[in-house]
Amino acid sequence: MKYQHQEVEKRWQKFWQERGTFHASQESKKPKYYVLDMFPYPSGAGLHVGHPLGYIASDIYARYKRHEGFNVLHPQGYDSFGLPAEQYAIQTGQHPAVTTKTNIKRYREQLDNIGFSFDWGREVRTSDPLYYKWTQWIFTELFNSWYNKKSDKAEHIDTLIAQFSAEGNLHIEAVCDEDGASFSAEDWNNFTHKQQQEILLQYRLTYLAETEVNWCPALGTVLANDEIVNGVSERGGHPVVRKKMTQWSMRITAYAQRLLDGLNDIDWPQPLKDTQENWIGKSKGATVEFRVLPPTPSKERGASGAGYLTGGNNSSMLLEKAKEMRKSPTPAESILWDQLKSKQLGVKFRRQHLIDDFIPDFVCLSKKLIIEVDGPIHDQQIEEDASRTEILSGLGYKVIRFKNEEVIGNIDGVVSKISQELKQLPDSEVLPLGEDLGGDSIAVFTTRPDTIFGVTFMTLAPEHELVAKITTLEQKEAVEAYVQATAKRSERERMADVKSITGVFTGAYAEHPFTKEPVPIWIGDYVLAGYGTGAVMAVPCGDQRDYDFAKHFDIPIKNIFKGVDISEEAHAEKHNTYIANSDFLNDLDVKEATQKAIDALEEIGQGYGKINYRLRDTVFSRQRYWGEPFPVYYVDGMPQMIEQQHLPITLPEVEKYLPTEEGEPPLGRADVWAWDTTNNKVVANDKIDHKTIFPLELNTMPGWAGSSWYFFRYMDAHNDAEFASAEALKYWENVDLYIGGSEHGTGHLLYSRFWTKFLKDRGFAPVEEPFKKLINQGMILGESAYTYSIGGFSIDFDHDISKNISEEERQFVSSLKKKYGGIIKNVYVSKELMVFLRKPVIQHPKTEEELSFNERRKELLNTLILDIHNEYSQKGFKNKIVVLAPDQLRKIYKIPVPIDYVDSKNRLDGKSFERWIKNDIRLIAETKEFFVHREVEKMSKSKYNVVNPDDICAAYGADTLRLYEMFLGPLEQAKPWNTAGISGVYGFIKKLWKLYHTGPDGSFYVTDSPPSEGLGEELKTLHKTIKKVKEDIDNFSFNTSVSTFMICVNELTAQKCNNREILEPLAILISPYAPHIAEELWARLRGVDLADLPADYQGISTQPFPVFEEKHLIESTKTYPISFNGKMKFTMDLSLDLSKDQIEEMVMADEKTQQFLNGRTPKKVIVVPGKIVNIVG
RNA sequence: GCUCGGAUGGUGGAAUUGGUAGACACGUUGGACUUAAAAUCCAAUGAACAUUAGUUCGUGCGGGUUCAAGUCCCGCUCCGAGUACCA
Repeated sequence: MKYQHQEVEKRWQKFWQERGTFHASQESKKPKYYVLDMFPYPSGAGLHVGHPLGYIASDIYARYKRHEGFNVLHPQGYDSFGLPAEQYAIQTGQHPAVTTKTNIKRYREQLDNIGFSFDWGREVRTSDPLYYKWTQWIFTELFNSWYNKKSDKAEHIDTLIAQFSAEGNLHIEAVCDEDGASFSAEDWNNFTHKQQQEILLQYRLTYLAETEVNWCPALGTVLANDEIVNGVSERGGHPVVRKKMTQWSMRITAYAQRLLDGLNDIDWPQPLKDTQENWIGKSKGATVEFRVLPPTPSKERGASGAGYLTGGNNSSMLLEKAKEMRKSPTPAESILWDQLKSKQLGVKFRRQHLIDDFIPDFVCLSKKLIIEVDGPIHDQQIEEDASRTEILSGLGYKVIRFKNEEVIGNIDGVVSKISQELKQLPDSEVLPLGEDLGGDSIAVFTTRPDTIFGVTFMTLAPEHELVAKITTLEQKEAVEAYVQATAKRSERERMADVKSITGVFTGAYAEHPFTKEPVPIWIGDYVLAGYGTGAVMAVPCGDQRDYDFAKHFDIPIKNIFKGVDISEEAHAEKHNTYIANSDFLNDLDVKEATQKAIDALEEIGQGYGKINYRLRDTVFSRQRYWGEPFPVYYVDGMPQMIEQQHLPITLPEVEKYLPTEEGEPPLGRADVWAWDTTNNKVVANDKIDHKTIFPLELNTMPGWAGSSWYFFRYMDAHNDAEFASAEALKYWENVDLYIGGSEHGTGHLLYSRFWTKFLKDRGFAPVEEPFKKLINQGMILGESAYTYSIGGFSIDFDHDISKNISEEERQFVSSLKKKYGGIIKNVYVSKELMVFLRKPVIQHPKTEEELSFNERRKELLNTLILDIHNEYSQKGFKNKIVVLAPDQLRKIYKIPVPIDYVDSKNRLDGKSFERWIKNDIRLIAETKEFFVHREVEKMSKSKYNVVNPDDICAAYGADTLRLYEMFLGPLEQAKPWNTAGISGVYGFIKKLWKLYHTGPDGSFYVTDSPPSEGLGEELKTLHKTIKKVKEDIDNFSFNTSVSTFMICVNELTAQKCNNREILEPLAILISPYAPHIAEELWARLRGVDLADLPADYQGISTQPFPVFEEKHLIESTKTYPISFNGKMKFTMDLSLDLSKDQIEEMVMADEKTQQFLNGRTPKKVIVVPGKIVNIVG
């Protein structure tokens, strides 16, 4: 009886599902084990064989663990919010939920075909409101939390508010936005509610902030850093630009250190840990503050003659004076300052602020307005005042003057005059000059504070906020041009062009914190605005980029390393390096110098040790329809959370899934999308009154929101009161084994860890890490086939003779044109021809070889058009026709060919291909066979290289598919799918079946007689298989256990084994890999009625795993390899009881040994009992 | 550039602590059965020389340690993955 895999597999798939065979229960007395596959997004393309490798591996492991007596949780579900469904909705108008549902249905069918032991009772979908209710719930909890650095965990925002109202924010250590103006408890309590909310927003773990985001115009949405690959979007490869937008962000940076530390406690592949470590990017160093020096007065403007207090060239004296003046204002100045300060007139005023070499009383930089209050002294110096006004006007400032009496007597009049003036003045777009000269300092982050004496310049990122302030008039134009040029460059261009060195001098100088020497400040785009402080102290002798920059712009390079040559390149090496030329750091090594430099910086208050992370807060808003809506409405511009008992907030209906004309996200099209705070429900937009009914958030959450916590939901998938019950969370803890691709290293796998830590901090989950052990499965790749198109060609007469041809001939050519459609759309050439055509014509052929190459090339090209010519000449016409042949067409296109039309020898089935492509094409090959080019790459619909698992299951069965995918090679390795090799595994399944069907006509046959003890061959085979298979599964070396099964079945077949005692354990051994056939064999072993399975039938999955018994493998002899000088020559069977000396004696006594020695005496004989004998001659 | 991983027959891949390199398959060749094909079974299969024994060379390249190296050490080449002006 032949094995009928279709019948058998169908029977057991149905049985497992109907009986709910794989339900895991919290009440089980067994130890728990949680096996999980990475959340799939079921796309329309369905499942292909490139995909289920990880599922198969985890299913084998889950089944194995059940045999081992564990209570195994092995659930499955879907990340069902996905971009493809939304894109399909945009094209067709079909609701993404409908598309998703269809896709999932198909996906589920495919999964069922492969016979997975998933616990479908726990299935979840992220797009199900009952699921995303809890995603929204977690979001609101994040909003209601802040990160307390003192307790090093997230806490409820109420604990922060309590501290604010008790003692202000002076003693708070929190991870927050760095805008910490200090306030006291009293201040806090006096703040308006809105002000308080604004401050709290800077502390919340999810917050609304205007951030520079990666905007992808083609997708119409923002992207997180990990969704961008090489400067273009991961999906679709569209360009990405930087754009400022108000977005929800996740304060993942609060967890940077814990995310790093946690890596030590989890069993993940090292490369993946490395990826996360790199992404978090911790670096230790120091923040150093450089004070910006005021500019030296410019001579051309003759400043010395006109100022009040120019005092020679000493600007710092001016500064001192300005400070002094601020401290002791005149009464009039005080009165006016009271009216101007704190943006009371809508703009910011500064007092006694340095402009060029002057200290005007009040300045508004954004409007370029100067207000002077003149005391009695001004009556005597009208001329000087006029000259001063003139110079200031030259700088673009409008100067208005008031007398002391005016201010004191009629302050209201003065103020209204100023505000009128302000209204008329345009907003200044010119770079304000010299703002805050006294107070400005530039903070830099450095990992090498020990090299501080090597600083010869500083570089700011072009986007640095101080650039505009410090640039001098002379450099203004150059700097502005540079800033604009860099802003225009896309991220991609900037990345592509890392070699060219660009930058501009700002004209400003900073003061070295120790030497007090001036350090020129440059801007350059090699400094990134997003990392550290966006500014660096440049140490050209120690950093190659600084070195190159200095060389390029002729900036001096100071060597501060002892005995190191820096004439060619910078010395970045830390090892064995000693500092020189550096005052108090001289002769110290890097480590000592670093510490000492930090100490010194702290002492003078210009720096401190600091740890910096590369990790950024992640943007959490997407301008899409198909995602979780935020449970957020806006009151007075401030976000408010909808109370948790009213969740979920479900997606509204829209007529189109595109952004609105105004550029709002698709939810902007919804008519019913406002929050009624009285009735706590979503109501129509036209009811919005901003009193009780408010607008709802229009963005939706990103794809990773739902997938960051789904592993908890499986533990208690149907709980409507909590995301999962405390008991379930406590029982299942975390995922014991997680199998998935490595491409999620900086996305899903990081966010999941972040959310888990957060949930733990707040007491919602008991574990710190979501996935204890993780394995990356490699992908099974497709072998695409390509042909080359060299475009089309057209037919016409040669121009010169076209007038003198007969009507008959003309008609024939036009009939040719008609026949070929005038133009043959595409000519496809075979692989070897392509290789040949790609080579260029040799311009001046000299050798015979080169001549024949050109000839042959020409000939080949001619064959492309020969049949047209033939047809033409057969008619007997003598004229030439011109075929615009591919010779003129330089472009070559690579065209994917469906792999179904290509055979194993890479030959194309031309007829099927032509039929499929539909266009008028022509295939041209050198020989009769048309060869295609093969490439190994990811399976994808567009490359027509998808192999469908359903087809494999239909042809060979699911068991064969499972075994074969495992047999292909190590789990972690990517490998191409090659259907040819499947026959070996298929043959194995058939042999396995035969082993149990040795009765007449291949009927089922086993004997209950015990296996022959004396020989013990069968038991030996069985037990060595048990041992090896168990080891292999424990090491996730599934490929080798498949070969072990093959060896086992081959041996047992040779032994003509049909003992129940052997065949029963064998079925259990194989059942994780090939569950259908194993279950069938098991049922037959038990004599079960297959047509009507008894209600109490205990499937094979309930059976304990066979126990390995050493006694069956004990050998009395060993086949020793006898080697001479390390090379094995022959073998000898010797008893294992022999001692070292006895073995040596017996080996030396052997005839063969003497034959090899050929009379010589060996120098030495190495004997390792049980292993090897080596004779050294 | 940096970090990590890898390189073994015609192919996918085995090889435990350094101890018989190439398990198990695919493919190929030859054979059996068959009218034929499919299916199945048997044999050979790292390379070269010799075809009886056997000899020599063989795990990317060059060195080294060792009685013994695919495995350990040093230097290099190539391939793959991640990351990229991270101060």
